[in-house]
Amino acid sequence: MRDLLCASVTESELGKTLTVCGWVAKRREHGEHLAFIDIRDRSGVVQAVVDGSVDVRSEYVVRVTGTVSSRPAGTINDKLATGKVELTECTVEILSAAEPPPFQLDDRVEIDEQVRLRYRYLDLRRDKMQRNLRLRASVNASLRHAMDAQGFCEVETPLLWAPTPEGAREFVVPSRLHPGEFYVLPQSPQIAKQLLMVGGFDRYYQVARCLRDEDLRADRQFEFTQLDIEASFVTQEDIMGFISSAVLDAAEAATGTRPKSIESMTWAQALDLYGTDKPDLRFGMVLQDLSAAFATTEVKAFAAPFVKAMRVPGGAEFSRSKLDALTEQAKSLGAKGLAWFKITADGLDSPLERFLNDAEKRAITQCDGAQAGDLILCVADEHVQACRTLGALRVTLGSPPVSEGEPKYLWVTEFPMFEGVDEEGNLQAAHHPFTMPHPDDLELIETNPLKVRSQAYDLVLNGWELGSGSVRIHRSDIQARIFAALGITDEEAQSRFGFLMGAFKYGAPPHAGFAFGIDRLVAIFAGEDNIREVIAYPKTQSGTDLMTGAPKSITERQVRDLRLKFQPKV
RNA sequence: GGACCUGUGGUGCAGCCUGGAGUGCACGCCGCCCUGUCAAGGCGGAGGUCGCGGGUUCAAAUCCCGUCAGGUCCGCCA
Repeated sequence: MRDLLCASVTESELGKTLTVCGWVAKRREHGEHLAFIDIRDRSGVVQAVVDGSVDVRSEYVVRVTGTVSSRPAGTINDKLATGKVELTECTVEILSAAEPPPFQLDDRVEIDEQVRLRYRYLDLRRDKMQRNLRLRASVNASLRHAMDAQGFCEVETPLLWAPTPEGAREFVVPSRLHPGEFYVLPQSPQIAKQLLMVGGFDRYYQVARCLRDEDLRADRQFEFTQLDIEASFVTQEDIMGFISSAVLDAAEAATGTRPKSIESMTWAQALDLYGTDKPDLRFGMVLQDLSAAFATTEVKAFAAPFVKAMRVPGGAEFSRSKLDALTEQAKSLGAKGLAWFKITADGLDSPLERFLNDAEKRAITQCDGAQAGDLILCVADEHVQACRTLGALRVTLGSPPVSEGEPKYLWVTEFPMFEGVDEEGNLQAAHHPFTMPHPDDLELIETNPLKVRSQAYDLVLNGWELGSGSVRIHRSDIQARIFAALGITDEEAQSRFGFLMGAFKYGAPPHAGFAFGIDRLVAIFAGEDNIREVIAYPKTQSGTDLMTGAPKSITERQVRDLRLKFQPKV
């Protein structure tokens, strides 16, 4: 139907009579005897010259045959890849007429996302969406290639799976053949891939769709895609190596440059220095520890086990209302308050200044090499609370757009095994209950569980958590101790994970794995701070699809077949 | 469950604070003119439930309350 893509109509084709197909991007008529039509396809735009008028409008689908000719002197368009040539003596066949689109497909104005999502099929015609989705395809291809090259076998796992209530809320699918019983859509193929290890597929991977019925965010959709891997007879370092290789390959394919390295730090270091388990290393504002200087303080606001501080360069200019807003944010994060000190040429400017002794003033003034014009923020509290509060303020005050600057990849290792307790007073697994504790901390499981480190690790890019993984427990004695620590009884473990526990009786190899979000990775490569920009048909924040209208009610017949009954809305 | 921001011809905005006739800008659309444009140009024109409902007022796009939709965030996301 066509000879080549629009963008391929270049000087190398001069003199040939060729056919292109595409959409009318723009029409410029000069009376009865001359008209220019820009034809657009996925590759770009080429100009067709028509002698005489032609009845095409924007977004008509046309098939144009013409002779590739040099443009006359003075009419070359440097802004166009095909700007030195044009198609002349054209015949234009209208393949499909089109109504004027509800919004312009050029990028002259930013279109409200609500409108874009309603007419996503038109939005996808835009150059940016074409680039983003093609970028995503090339990232997928290079990830698959990297895993294949490392000896991994791609295996598909079921979307209809058994409920294993734990962690994220699951999407539920009613069974027609077994009324009253349900499948769930997998939050991840976690158990399926561990069973593949028992099954002898010692290096598995999958570009896996995962589904979680949790509230949406800029970096979270109901359904998202992970590169999911699992391998047997490997260490944590092996897994990190496999993933690093795949991610760096993808980065090179996507951006043209291979990142030099992936840094690494422990979870404890990340918390202490950045106040988060997903630090953005593209900027400083590293947290300082002033606990020693305030150990014997008489100032009530600083009477706490830890005093953490952060220097905000140039922050002395902040208005009182901005400082009040930061204080509000700190309180909403659970801190008792926020102390601020403006560093001026004359000393400290702060409501607390007159309560501090000289040593304390010195500690503030010299904090992180402070200079006149800077602001020092302090939070005094328990260690985790103080760090997390300042870490959040650090992001608020310092973080650049997610794709700006040189990307900073980071491995965060040695996550704690447990974090906090649930309503019933049981410990909560920080990663999941199959995570292997750090070998040095096994004795602490029963005595001091919150101090137990795990062999779990996260990959972070520019302050976004890309993914996480762990070495799994393959020994039933250790698994039993972890279930006990989590308050999971034998019966519960049996009913929830019985098939996994059963499988492990028949020779489970030591294994470990990882999974990371491809949507997030591609978004950062694409320079987008929202993953919806790299997903063809995303949902809104309230989980609706503005194009299809989903979710919608189903027919009476379907309700009957499934034998469903609805509770009235309260 | 909660906080904040947004909603005005097809699209993007201004108008709202400080109430006074649907007022304005840009793009698009329709018609006419135009033989080298490419953000084409010139002339003319059509197009509005100011998201929706209620309240205050002589008078509401504007102030107040509620509600719906979209967004950002907190909670949530083993």
